[in-house]
Amino acid sequence: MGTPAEALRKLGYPATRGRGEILRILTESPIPLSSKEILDRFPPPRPDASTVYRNLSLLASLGLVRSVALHERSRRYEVASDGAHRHRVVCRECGRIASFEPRRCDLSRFEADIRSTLGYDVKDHSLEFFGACPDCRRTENGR
Amino acid sequence: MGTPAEALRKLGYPATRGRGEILRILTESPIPLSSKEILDRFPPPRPDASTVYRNLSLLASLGLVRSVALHERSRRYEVASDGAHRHRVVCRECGRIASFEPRRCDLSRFEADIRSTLGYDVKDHSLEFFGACPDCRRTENGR
DNA sequence: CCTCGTTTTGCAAGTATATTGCAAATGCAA
DNA sequence: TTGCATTTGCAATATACTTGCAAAACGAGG
Repeated sequence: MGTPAEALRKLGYPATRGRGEILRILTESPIPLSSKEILDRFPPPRPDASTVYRNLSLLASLGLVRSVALHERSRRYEVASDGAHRHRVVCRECGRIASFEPRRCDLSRFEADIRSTLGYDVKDHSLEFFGACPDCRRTENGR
Repeated sequence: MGTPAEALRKLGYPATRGRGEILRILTESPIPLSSKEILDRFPPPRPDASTVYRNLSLLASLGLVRSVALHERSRRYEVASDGAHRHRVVCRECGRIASFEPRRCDLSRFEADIRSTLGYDVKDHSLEFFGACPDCRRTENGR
């Protein structure tokens, strides 16, 4: 693999500043970010929000980033680095998100079932957990 | 368990027509519905959209319905019936959604890992698959 | 290094989804 | 049936995202 800029140019798209920054920002974040959060981390001069949206769509369609659906109003994005695959845990109280790489993520049994019963060819999945983060557990249990 | 109306009254909330219809509509649907889809299925007179949103929030906070996060712009909802637990498969091409009840859904290994490494107390999870539905597979493969 | 055609960006306007305040209508216990 | 708390409809507002268009940036070729 190469730098993000190389990856983009190889695919025939100019590596503009905005695209590079989005990839850098997402790479540096341990959790997926919303477009607003991405914008807030942009070093000045900040691009317009529409530019960020357009670039996120492009990068997603090229497979360089991936959108993550948590139970929120806005979408979040993370880098889709080479096979690495992540799951999320979201705190139902405070919304805190943690992201982790599964030790081994074998859902092939599900995928085989789905193919035979529903006929879908599964290419990807998304697994999120919801519960209480350490801080909120402490508060609500009273200990 | 009892009727939805009883469940609501037991929790101290009036069982209004809107609430009853929402629960009925969601119960009858094999896949989770958006607020707009719910509204469209309402027998006249249709309530205002804000009423549907308010009731969905209430029902969700009471645990009678549950929101499902697919990679879309709007939220979807399904009934949270007594332990029954569903997963979804979404077609990346046409958006078609299928829902199924897992034969056995053992993600306790994940949950134990999460508790020990991240400290979250997991109460729930959400697993979605993405791929190509039978129709779109046929079209894109050319056979 | 400069020129030129293509692609992207900023800006403004537009759309979809969701939330909120308030007065009128409804639910339901007595 | 009455009375009071709760909910509903309506209108306004907020938020997330999309789109059209002219100006600016990109980068290939000279």
